[in-house]
Amino acid sequence: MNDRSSRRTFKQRQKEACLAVLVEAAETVIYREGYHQAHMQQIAREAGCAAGTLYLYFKSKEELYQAMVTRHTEAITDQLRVAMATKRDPVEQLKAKTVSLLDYFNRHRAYFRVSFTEAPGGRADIKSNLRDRALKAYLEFKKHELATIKRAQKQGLLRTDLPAEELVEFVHGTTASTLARWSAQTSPPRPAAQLRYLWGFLQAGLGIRNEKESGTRNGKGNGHR
Amino acid sequence: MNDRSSRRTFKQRQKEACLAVLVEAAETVIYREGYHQAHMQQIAREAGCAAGTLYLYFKSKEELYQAMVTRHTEAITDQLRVAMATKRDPVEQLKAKTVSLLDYFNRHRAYFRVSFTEAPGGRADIKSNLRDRALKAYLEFKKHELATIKRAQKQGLLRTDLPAEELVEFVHGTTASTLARWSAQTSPPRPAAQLRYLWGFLQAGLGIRNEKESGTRNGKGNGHR
Amino acid sequence: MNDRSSRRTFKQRQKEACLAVLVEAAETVIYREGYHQAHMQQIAREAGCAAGTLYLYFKSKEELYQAMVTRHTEAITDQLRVAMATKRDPVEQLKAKTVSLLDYFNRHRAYFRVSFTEAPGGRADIKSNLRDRALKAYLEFKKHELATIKRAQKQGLLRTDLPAEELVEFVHGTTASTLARWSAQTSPPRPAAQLRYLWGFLQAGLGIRNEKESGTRNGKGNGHR
Amino acid sequence: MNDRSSRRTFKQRQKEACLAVLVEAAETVIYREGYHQAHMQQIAREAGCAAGTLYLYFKSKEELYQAMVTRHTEAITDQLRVAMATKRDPVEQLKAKTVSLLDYFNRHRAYFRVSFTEAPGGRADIKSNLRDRALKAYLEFKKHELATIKRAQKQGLLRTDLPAEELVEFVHGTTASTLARWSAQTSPPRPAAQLRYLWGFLQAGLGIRNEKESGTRNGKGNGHR
DNA sequence: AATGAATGAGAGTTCATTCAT
DNA sequence: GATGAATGAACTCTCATTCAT
Repeated sequence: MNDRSSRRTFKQRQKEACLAVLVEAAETVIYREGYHQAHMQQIAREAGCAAGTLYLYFKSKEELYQAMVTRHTEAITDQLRVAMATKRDPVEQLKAKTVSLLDYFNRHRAYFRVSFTEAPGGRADIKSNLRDRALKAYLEFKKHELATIKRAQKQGLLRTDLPAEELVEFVHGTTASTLARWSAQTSPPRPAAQLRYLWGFLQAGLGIRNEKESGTRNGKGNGHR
Repeated sequence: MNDRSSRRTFKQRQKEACLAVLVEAAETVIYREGYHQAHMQQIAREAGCAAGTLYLYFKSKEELYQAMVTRHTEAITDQLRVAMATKRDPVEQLKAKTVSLLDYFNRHRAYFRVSFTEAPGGRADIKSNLRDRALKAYLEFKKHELATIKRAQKQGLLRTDLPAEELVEFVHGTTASTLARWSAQTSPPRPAAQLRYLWGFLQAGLGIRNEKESGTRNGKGNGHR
Repeated sequence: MNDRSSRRTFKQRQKEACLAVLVEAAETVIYREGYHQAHMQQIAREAGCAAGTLYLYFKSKEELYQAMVTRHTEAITDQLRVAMATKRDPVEQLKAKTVSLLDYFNRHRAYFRVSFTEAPGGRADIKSNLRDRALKAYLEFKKHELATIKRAQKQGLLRTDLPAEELVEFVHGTTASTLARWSAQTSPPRPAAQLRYLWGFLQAGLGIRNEKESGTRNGKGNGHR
Repeated sequence: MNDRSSRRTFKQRQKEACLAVLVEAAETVIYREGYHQAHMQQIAREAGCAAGTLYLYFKSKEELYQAMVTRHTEAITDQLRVAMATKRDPVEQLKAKTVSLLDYFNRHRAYFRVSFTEAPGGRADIKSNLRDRALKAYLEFKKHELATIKRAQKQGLLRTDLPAEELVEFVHGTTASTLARWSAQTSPPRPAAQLRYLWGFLQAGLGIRNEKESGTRNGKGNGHR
């Protein structure tokens, strides 16, 4: 039994490694060509295998695309959760999340651009493009963020004239649209400017009061004058 | 001569009517199926004509799509310009523009959804999807809006810590992303809620000072606590 | 009756004029574009009428093409017959025919090129491309030429080791191939050289003896040295 | 290594066999229907494969056609060169070439008919229809033939009143036109008659002096000096 | 008679998917 | 398990022909 289970584990790992290679190849090609212009032959060539091999691991092109989305969604939510865990103050958690997301964004612009513009089904919002595990991961993270926002509202750190649910939507919508814009530009703002920009608007939209303690605040009084 | 010119006008109108019918048919089908799944045959059937007829009016599928984009872009900018002209105060102009845009949006959700997600070239931002007349109309309107924002800044009605150019980008980005989100939802907010929502965030992001009547102002004694 | 018949004659002439215009337009376009790339719309535009009008005069594109072939075939055979009638000696008749044909060729290269390379049915030899009146005109002329050759043979002016029928075929084949070649060249030989060249080979192939009497002979003794 | 190279050879051969099958199928259908009426579907059916398969081997219909032309051009020039190499006397070489060409012609009438009448580009002369390898093979062979003719002229076996270049053109033009004519006839002359006929005229045109056995000379001495 | 917008069958070509090896 | 040649349905676009005006 020990023998069997360790062998299975090895095979599992092997399979996972294969999946990762194929998904990365797909991402590379789709980033370069766009979803519809990315052909299975090209993806296979990029991955160093035959076209038929792709179908041993994925039922269809669409499923290969979903695997790519799932992989990123899980990676993102994992990373953001970790980032939020480094802070106690809910507003700082939200900011840390934003920092971390921008970090991910800058390392994976390929993905953002494609997911915002070339989704095979053709949906514009985040949620509609997610399936199964990706959707689950996304919704769980959103719940987590909602709780954080509610906590912040209770502590009087955020505007309360809108329900927390709507604020979460605002954060995601604004963030998504901003990243979509940047992902499509040939030269988006540099990371430092990105944070100032995005967090500035989130701050404003969420009605975040003066962060007296913040070291990244860019002026006394508040952001807008 | 009178005779000739009136006859030409009739023909022109007839042709324009045809174009409108075909573009509307294209919009209907593309909305239902997405750009890549919308076939010329289906569009023709929807329009009540043969597939070949489409090619009497448009050189290619892409051009048919661009005609649809141009038509809407010009209609939108015309309508927004009119709406802005009804007010004198720059902030009120911006608000009137938002109201008018939401009005257009609710009457043409098809277009927004498609243009945000299915553009044949696959670009995420507004500008990259526009060609020729559409691009010209869009840029001219943006210039107009930029002037309005600069005027508002001079009058101390908006934040001045960011250049007007960036504020315009913010307004367009936030608006686009919000509309993109709503256009993809099966049941987006009702018009009344839409305005409160979108204008609320624009107001916050632009750092608009107390409007006399506003209950959502973020200054002291303000909406969020 | 006088009244009626004169009116009919006028109408007939009108119709013939129309046919001529349309055939000429077809020739122009087909020469420029080739048969398959010449579209009925273009031909109509060239003729200054609508596409539908072509079908009032010709049942199909193929028939329009045949009309063009017929027109030229009749014009050529008429002209050649006249040219031959100016001489009494059979060899001189054959030479006069060649001169006249080259004259026609140089005034209508369009037609030769097309008829040799773009015939809709795709036949290489002269006869296969002719229908009805054109075929009749061609065969009649050939019969006339055959008689001339036979006469020349009887007078001992031509080789007699091959039957006259084969010599006619040789003359037509060599002439056709030569004109086909020249019609396809951007710069074929000048008329003077053409005659020397083509007649030179016909002379040789037909086994024409020294033309002591010929006034067009270009050297004493004979053509080749 | 032995293993590898033999396997590659096998694959190469397999591919070449496929190409040959497809080209032959194309030839069959094009011969039957003509180039423009020969559809890729029919060619595929003739070859016993799917339409898409053709595109694994040829980029387009035009390229498939060119492959057919190249294949024949190379086969012809190879065969003719071999035939010429069997003789030492230049005139006999030219005659052997003609014999060999007629042999090829009778085994591949399909090709001649099509190439003379249905070339996609629509040119009448040989050269204009050749691309790349085919053109190269043709030009090289022509150079070879030119040398042969020059040699014959030096030995006083051919007329010298025309430059060798023009004589080559005459040979090719006359041969091409003759084969074009025969290829289009339902019952062309039998091989024996073909040679007598074609060589007879070439002989005359080239001013070939009495061959000892020749019965086709038409006069004592001869026509040209 | 003349028009020319409309037709629609059918062309060449593509590419996700399959399956014999 | 891996292959990649083969598939064939489905695409966009063309153009000779028709027919209501």
